[in-house]
Amino acid sequence: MAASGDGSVTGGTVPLARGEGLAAWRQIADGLSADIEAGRIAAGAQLPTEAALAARFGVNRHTVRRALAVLAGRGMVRATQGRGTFVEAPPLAYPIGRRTRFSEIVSRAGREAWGDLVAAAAVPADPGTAEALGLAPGAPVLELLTIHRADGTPLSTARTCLPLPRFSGFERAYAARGSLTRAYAEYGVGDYTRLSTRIGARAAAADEAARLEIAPGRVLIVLASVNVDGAGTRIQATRSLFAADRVELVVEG
Amino acid sequence: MAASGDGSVTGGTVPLARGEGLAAWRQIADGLSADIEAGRIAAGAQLPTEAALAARFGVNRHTVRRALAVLAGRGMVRATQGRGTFVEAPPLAYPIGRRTRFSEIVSRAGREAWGDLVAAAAVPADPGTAEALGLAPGAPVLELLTIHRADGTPLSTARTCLPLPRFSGFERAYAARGSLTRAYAEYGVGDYTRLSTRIGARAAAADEAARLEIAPGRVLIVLASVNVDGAGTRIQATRSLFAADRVELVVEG
DNA sequence: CGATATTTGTTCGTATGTATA
DNA sequence: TTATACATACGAACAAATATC
Repeated sequence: MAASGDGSVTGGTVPLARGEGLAAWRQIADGLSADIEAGRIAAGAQLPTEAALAARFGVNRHTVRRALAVLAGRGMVRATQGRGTFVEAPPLAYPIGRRTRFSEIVSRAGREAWGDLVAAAAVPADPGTAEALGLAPGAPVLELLTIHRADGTPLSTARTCLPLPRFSGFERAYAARGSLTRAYAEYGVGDYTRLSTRIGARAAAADEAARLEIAPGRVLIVLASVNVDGAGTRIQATRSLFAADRVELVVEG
Repeated sequence: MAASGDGSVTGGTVPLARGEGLAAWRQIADGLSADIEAGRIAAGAQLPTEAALAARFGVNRHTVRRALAVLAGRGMVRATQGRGTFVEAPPLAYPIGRRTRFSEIVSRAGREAWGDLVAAAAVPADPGTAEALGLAPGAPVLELLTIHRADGTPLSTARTCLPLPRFSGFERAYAARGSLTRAYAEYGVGDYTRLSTRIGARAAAADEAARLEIAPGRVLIVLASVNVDGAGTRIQATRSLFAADRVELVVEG
């Protein structure tokens, strides 16, 4: 049982206008969309099941599914097989400036931050990374592949390169601490600041989408940045991919 | 079959690996992609015809088309019926900071900047705009719809709101000058700076895609900003849509 | 742990209205 | 007018993932 606990969810009241040139799926999508944006359905809440919505609106389940697909396409809801359909949180405002700290930003928003280490390897620096870090092309760097979550939901995935041998073993520190800031502390880097930031956007490839738990083809914000330590030495080149549905960047003056 | 690999365009030499789990179209796409990114095929250059590429790789033209579709999907090439397939220009680096001037940025990149006025109207401010400009909701503002081009190619389209009556008639100044900076000069605004900037990304709707001359669904960078005049008064709220294929934002420190 | 119910995902098929050639 | 294509909507069944007991 359970399900549909929030009984009247869609405002209930408004019947569908059939045969007036407005498709049923569109009316349902607009109605749910308005309910979500007005906060009548809270972020994180579960929508009634497709069957329940179909019954409520007096349409076939297909019609409801079409409406939900529209909302999912806008990133407003997320459906999981076997679980249900849930309202996504509004985009998190993510300040980018000299001192950008994922964990600080997320916890200040009242959500729990954690970074997962997906893979780590010592590799020769590709030309772009080498230039960003001021190294000779092919110099050894530690490449980390990470996923950054707020309350368990992936906000971004990043590929970070650190110069070797200075940061050898860093991946273990990161895996244990779940935060760059805390891992840096183990390496004597008490402070680090952003040197440069480039921002682009594109559609997600299959593997990227999988890491971010979004549908392939949904849009990503691509953020390439270089960080320096307190002494001004370049210590980190990162390319972060943000799920554009879940994050909004804010440029600090 | 096979023996396909003498092609010169793709760095030559590498023949297709058939039957090894890597689809032919993917190998062709990857090869062309690498050639373009490495500059072995220059921006603006015309690719060989689909038929020529098919012959070179020893595959059917359909296979080449599939590979080219991938590149077009990434915005790396643009195919025009009857003309051919051309390599797109790399994204223009667009600095965003306190003093961001479209015309300066574009002309410094050696390209000709111009802004077209699409529409203008005096309207009551919607809540978001009113808050951004520090006005009462519903206060009169001048809404401008513009398209900004570099060498004729649209880079962005913007919806700009200016408070009335201070800027009444501004649309004529803008249409004549083709630049915000120059139009402001007529209104005694010698200097203006950016107060805040928010950055998101999403897919383009049909009308937006048409204004930017891109395919619907291609990705946009959405930039919402507020500008102030020399005295610190908020004078402009703008929502710019950049074609993500053509622009890369650079955050100035 | 296994068995069962719930819920979304997928694929058939069918019928109808609407816009276009 | 007819013919065609397309979007819309409904129905039934099954598959796959998840939750619960």
